[in-house]
Amino acid sequence: MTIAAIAKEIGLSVATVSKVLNGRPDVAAETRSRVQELIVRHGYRRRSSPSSETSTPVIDVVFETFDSPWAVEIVRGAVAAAQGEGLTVALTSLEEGDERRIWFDHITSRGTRGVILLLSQLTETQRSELHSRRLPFVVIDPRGEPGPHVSYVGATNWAGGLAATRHLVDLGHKKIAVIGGPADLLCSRARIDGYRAALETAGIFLADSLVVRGDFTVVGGYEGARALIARPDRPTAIFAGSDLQALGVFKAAHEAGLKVPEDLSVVGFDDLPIARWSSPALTTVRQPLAEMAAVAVRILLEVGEGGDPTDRRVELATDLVVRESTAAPRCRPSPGRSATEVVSPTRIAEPASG
Amino acid sequence: MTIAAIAKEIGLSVATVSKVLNGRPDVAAETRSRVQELIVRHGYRRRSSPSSETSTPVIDVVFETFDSPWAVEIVRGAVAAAQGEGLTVALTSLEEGDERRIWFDHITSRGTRGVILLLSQLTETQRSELHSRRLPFVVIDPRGEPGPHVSYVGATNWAGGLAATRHLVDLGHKKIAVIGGPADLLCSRARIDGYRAALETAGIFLADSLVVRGDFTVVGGYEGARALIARPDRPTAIFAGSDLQALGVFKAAHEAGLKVPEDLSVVGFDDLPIARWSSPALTTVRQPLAEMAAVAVRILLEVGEGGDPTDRRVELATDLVVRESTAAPRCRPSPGRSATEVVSPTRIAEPASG
DNA sequence: CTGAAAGCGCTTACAG
DNA sequence: CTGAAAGCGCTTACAG
Repeated sequence: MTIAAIAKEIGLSVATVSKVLNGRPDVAAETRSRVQELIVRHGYRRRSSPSSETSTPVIDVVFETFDSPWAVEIVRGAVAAAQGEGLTVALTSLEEGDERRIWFDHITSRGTRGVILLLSQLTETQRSELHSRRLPFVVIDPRGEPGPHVSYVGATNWAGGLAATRHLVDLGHKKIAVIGGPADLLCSRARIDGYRAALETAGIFLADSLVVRGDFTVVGGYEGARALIARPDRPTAIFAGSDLQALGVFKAAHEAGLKVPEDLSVVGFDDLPIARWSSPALTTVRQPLAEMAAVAVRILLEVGEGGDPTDRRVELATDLVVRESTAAPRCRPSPGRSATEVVSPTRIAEPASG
Repeated sequence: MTIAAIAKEIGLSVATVSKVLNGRPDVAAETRSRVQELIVRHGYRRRSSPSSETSTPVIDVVFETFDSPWAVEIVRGAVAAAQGEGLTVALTSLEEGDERRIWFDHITSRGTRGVILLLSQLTETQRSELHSRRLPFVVIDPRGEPGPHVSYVGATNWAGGLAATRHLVDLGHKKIAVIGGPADLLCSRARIDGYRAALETAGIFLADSLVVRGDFTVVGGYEGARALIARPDRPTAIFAGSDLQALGVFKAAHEAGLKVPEDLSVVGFDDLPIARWSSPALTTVRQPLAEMAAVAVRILLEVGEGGDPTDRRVELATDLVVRESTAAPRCRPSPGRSATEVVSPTRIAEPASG
């Protein structure tokens, strides 16, 4: 696609098309939009020279916030995977107010090879623009139900929630609470459903009041736990929904004078680096964040080389990692089990350093 | 700088220079090297079109490892600052084995506006190449003594080490240990020197055996603390050198059955997000990592616009943030002080969320 | 191994 | 508001 080809197709001069591309004001509004439409449809990109790109190719990672170690782990994985393929990772944060409209132009102007979106909810327009420009993109942990033609990468959140809760059930807990994440997050809902399924399977009554809503941050976990701990029939175990929320639960327990795991068992979700180093070390569900990013990079490359851009959906397996934050409830002893033993579904080897 | 200008200066045709740039084989070795020399000296970059770059400009952040939240905070700050200026941040990790030689070519080929190096130690060659290509660069927390013409951004590490240690002295501690970082890190050495200065000022004997070497990771802090705790005359307070090392100290204390701060006071350095959320919350020295990154971005832009590229050296102020991990030693009570009060040098307001 | 010439993709001052 | 024409920075097939 060259400017000349577009000009010919639309019956205009090369000069006029060039003006539209460069945002000059002296073009009739109608002409401009007709040209723009063609540009988008053909996925036109400025050819800096006859030969194909000499510069290092770039893929973009677009995230809403860098606050959480969750995003950090994904970015780290993406950098590692991309670098292995000779690609550079460019970062775009949606935190800054009005960037929501701008990132798209920036990315497309840079001649990106593909876009990885974290937790994002694409508008219909953005989706079709990405498609029409032939720009490969993948969503990691989509915010809402992804459209039918959107590739995404996630983890087995439901199975993870199930494993976490079953672990608590197996230890003998009956009053097990959960602190969920944002309601619109697919992965958050799946974890809670896993929790529900585990309780139902165990024949434990599912009290709605034991399901608390958080936001996946430490503060969210802290506040959720405070509410739960204040209840007269306070739970003996909390599935915290995320590692950050688990840290908040630790904090609330600490303040209330409750010892973990003696007075309160806590399970996280993610297995961030902190999980191993909190005191006590956190029992959690490991999500292979770096691998998820690597898979996303691979999808981008495959699609870039002509693979089918639609319907690539991957969920990577989660594993329960048992550390020190879970134990049998105090009043009802259950068969002893070493606190650092790794149980189902998978046995995880824990390297000493991190 | 255009191909034509170079050709004229060296007395060759435009075609020949073009061939060198594109790595064609049909050029005499001597001709090639003469041209290459000029290219480097003039910092030639392919102009993709008559008008200056239409695509979103990029700055590069090059780091050794993304493991530590320290690097993450800097990257986050750089993304925020860069985006405010309409720039995109590209990430290059030096973790991957042989990338050390490659990153340089990648970066320069991409037409970067500037490079931010974290903790890096540039070789003399790299330094002069960056200079000769007119590529602005800044080092954040340089590994060794930076050369005389290298811009860098850091924090007042010495003052921070001093404030941390004086805080412990003020609480009544006499046996204060320190866990340092890697010996070749300027910032690490400055922190330990600040510690020494505080003890000397207080007239406390400086036992060399209380100075332990770490590596700024959780494991380093854990091992250092284990060694210190095992001593017959174990210290009543540890200045952990970094927040991550402080978490390791917490862990070691927890395992040894020591309570923080009752049995052992701990001070960190960095004020990473975890510091507020550990149990107990960590007293630490705040380093303004995001601002450091913002300053680095600003330097890059100023130099890019013709500012003097040399001798820009900035050290931003650190602040002691007192939380719950420090208290007077058990045996020797000292004047009471609220554990969450913020003391010298600066009073810090602590927002509730994070 | 070198370079004159043709050509490509693009932009812009300017005439209409 | 449009486009013919000049021009820019670059590459490449080809003659020497």
